[in-house]
Amino acid sequence: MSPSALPYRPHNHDACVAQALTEARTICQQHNARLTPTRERVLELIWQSHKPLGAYDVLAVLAADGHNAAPPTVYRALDFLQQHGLVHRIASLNAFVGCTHPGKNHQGLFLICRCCGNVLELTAPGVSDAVKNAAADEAFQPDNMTIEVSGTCPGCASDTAHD
Amino acid sequence: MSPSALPYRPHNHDACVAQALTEARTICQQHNARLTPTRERVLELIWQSHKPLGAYDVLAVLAADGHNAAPPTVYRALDFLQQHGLVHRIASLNAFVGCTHPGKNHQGLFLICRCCGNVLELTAPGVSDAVKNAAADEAFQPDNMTIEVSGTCPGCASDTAHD
DNA sequence: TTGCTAATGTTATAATATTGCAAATTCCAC
DNA sequence: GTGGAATTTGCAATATTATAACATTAGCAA
Repeated sequence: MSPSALPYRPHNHDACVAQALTEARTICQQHNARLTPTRERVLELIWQSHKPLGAYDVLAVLAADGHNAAPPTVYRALDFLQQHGLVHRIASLNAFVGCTHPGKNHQGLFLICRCCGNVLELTAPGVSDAVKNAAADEAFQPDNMTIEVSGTCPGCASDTAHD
Repeated sequence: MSPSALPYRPHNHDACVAQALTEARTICQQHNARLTPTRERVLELIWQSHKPLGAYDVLAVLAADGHNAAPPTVYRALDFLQQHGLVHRIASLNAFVGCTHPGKNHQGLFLICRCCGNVLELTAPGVSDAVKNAAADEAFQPDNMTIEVSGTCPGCASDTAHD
């Protein structure tokens, strides 16, 4: 079997976060958008792991930071980050993950592990094309697609196999 | 262009509802499950149109019926109906639609019109296969997939074209 | 400075969903 | 039909997720 994809594999996660922040700065500059301290902090928190984080989890950390934030603060930051393609909302979990392909124009497909909670974002052209075809068959003009698959990741599958 | 799919086309919707209820009774019998009056009424309400209905919308109608229901009543009925494949939850809308292919084992794809709100459920083998392949490439074992496409349905597209 | 726009703070509340326990109903073996 | 188990429902409280509305502040250009 090929090596597991990033979230399922031990890795220096600080590097993930650092890279995400660097890319975010670049992208915001290109978009003439302001990556303010709050927005940057929220992005950093979302990137704490490859598990989706709820808006109220973010809020709790901000509170622990000493930042006296209310829900709109978090939702606004998340909206901003989504608009610039830096985070994705996982509709089936009401939670947010860092985008692993920021910048590229894409409609992601998310593989969500029921067991460990990690999410792997894929760019799956075959899937988007199949969806576009299905929509076209119905003369439907797609403009946004939510594709979320829950199941068991390779790591968790091999763990339970040992039991 | 081929005739529009059901939700987008004028039709005798009472027949949709009646058929859905009949099929539901059959399926519940086969499953040895009890389609109680509340459950049946909720299913009927969900089928009032091809637009997804929120749990609290259902609740409001039950209240208007004189049924003194609380949220758990509705959520329990909806859970039951989902378990038996009679309704689907649309994650991106937090709402529910009647299943148009009950009985068949399927993972639907939903085309959600932003304009009229109607939802068309498709069984798109090409899409599920593409998703399965993408998952398999990552050694991920899918067990449930959420595929929701929002956009413009043929009816709404031709309406706005006339403006 | 002044004035404009974008961003944030603040309070309140809306919308969606679940928990836990008690009461009633239904099913089924006897 | 009767008793007991299992399922379903009623009900109160509360948890979780998200937005509205309006005041304030920060950034920046003329």
